[in-house]
Amino acid sequence: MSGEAENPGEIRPGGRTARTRESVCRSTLQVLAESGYAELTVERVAERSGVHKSTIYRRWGGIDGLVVDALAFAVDDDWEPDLSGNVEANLMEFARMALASFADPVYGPTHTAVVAAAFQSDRAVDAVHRFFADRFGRTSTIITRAIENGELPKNTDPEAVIRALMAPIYFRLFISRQSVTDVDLEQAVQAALAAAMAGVFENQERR
Amino acid sequence: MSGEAENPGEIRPGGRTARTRESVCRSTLQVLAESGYAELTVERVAERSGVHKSTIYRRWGGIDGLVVDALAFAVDDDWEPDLSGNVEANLMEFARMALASFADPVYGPTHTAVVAAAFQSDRAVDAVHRFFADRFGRTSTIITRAIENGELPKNTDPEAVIRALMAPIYFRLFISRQSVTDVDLEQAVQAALAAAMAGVFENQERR
DNA sequence: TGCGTAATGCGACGGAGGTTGCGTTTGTCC
DNA sequence: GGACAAACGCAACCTCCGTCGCATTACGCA
Repeated sequence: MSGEAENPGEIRPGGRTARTRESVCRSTLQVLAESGYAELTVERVAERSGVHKSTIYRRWGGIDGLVVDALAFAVDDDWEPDLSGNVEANLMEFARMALASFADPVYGPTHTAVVAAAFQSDRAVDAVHRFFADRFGRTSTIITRAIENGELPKNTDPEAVIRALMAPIYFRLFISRQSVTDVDLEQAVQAALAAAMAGVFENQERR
Repeated sequence: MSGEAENPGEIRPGGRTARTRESVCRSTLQVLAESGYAELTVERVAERSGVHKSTIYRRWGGIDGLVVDALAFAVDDDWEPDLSGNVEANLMEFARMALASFADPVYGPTHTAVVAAAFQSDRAVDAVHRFFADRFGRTSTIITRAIENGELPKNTDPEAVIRALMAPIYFRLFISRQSVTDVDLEQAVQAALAAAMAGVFENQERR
């Protein structure tokens, strides 16, 4: 039940293996887009992809593995934040982008599925960790740039600001289950900036 | 599959019905405390409670119904926030209390289960709505008191402040899956207060 | 081109989840 | 206390999830 092929003597990343992975991942994304995580089942992916059920269980170990790999398959690797404005504008742009990504018919359900799967699967938790480490890493340039420009205090922890910005959005989306309006985004940006400028996120010994 | 007894002509809240509900809810809480939401299954609750499987399916409709009712069964109805200090102290006290509740061996897993169930069940979503409406309602007195004392701007939206305080905590617990330290709590309190004092949460037309 | 083996296909199986019909118990009301 | 109906117990049943052993395919390499 822990899964992921037992790292056999040899690995064959060759043609067929790559084809089945692509087919399975595409089908997973399709099912997620159409019906959501609750309806996602291995057999359904097997049917649609033309890959046999047992193959999926062997290579991916279960639904959680499918979701994790589908996210890795769908993620955009070369994304960078827009730095053309001041901090506020750049953060607002990023917040809008993040919210829009959840509305995307493919990426939205997929990201949601990973968050949901993390409640039951350690592998999904790892995937979530990697995801946010990546997100925080990329977006931190918005903050470091702002520090250079004197818009924010020196020693401001970039990750803390981004987290303060994203937390209310994720909270409404996945916890309290309220709708997220543009006003909410503005409020989140203003709140994060106000706290940052007040020095709340200055590095003391935060890791 | 939608569940909840079809509202028959008559309802009997009498002795036996109440007993079975108590037994089932207690068993649900026990299983959640011991094994968590991932291991929670109707049959296991049926075994432990001595109530038959079919009865549970009929009255509760499924696992989501069990979780929702168990939360309602376990919730402390007469809780009120501590108002003995200034805003900062009161908020910090509340934040500590909230975090501690997640560490509680019974209440923690139960609340987590409801949040998890909300990813798949509309009934769980309703329960989450009710829960936060209640939480926001009770804790808003901390903010209104602070406004009266001149610690926060007039027209500050209490719910917005509480949400700004709670969001980072929930985010770390359930989304990014990072540990929550006392330093994080302080940072959350400071950030929410800084934003509130800067007027970010002043009522314009926020519902 | 041919060999060895990883990767996949295939079907069958055990088991758990969930539903249904029917008989029995137990509130509730007269 | 007796009758009616709701709530429950019981057992059978069906579907679906996940696993396993074995046959087949097609990479990788000589």
